[in-house]
Amino acid sequence: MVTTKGFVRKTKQRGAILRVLQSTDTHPTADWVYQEVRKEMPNVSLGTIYRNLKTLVEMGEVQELSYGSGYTRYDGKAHDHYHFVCEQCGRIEDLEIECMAELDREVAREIGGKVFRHRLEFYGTCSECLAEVQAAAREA
Amino acid sequence: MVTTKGFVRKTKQRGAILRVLQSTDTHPTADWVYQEVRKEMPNVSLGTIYRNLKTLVEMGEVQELSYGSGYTRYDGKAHDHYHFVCEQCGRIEDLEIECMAELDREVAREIGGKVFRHRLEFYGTCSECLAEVQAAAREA
DNA sequence: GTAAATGCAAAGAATTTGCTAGCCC
DNA sequence: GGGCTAGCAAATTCTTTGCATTTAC
Repeated sequence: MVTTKGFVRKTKQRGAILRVLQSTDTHPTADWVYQEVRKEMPNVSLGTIYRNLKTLVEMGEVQELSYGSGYTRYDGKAHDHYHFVCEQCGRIEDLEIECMAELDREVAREIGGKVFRHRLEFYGTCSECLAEVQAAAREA
Repeated sequence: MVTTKGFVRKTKQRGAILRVLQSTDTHPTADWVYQEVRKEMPNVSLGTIYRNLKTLVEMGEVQELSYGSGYTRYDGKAHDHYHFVCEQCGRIEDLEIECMAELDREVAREIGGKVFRHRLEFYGTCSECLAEVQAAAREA
């Protein structure tokens, strides 16, 4: 877990967690990952899930998405990409917009420090929820 | 607290909370706000702080910044702006980059829904922490 | 006067941590 | 074999909530 000294060992548990994360695009919570991993490894503990998620984030294999005061969510896609969050249903979608790496340099210049990455999220109403709202409006 | 029906009353507590938030640019946590408000109003309760922060966020007077698995932070600046987060010391700085409103439209087109706003955060090392790291490197 | 907001305290929920045993390198 | 990890459970920590009382309008 400490990456500066010592080394990180490969374990079945961490492998399973990463596999689960990479096989979905639903941006799951720690608990969802726990339930999934438990299917093939009934004895895993939630503590292990949390510890490994933290390690994976530190290793850069996984992105952490804290959204509001709810749960923390995780994203197994390592490449840079942005997200859209539907405020009605809570769904998180990946976006195709290309990463604006030049912004990092601009910000680095402004603050006089280093910038390693950025995170960009859009908030609104997804197409499905929009349809529901419009249907409800027509009825009224 | 419910903004759709009923009405929101003006209270000393909420006024104090908003004043505290607007008089700092440190993006404080709920607990910091609590400590500050308590200086002029020793009987406020943490519950009131949380309830009012939520109300202020709903009213759009305050921004909520959830960062990592730590505390939720609040920003009393209502106008759109972006943030830089130092991963060494945790400090959050406001940035001067202009808001890219056209991105919202682009994303709305991509997902077929509505986009109300976005949030953009940069992560890295601030100038002060960078200086410390470099000083340490020189010594070694 | 009445509904909304506060204070207080207790409950809740997510995440972390201490410890012993086990597994990876 | 040594030390990182897992498992288990207790502990922490941040946040929310119930209820009686107070307060704003």
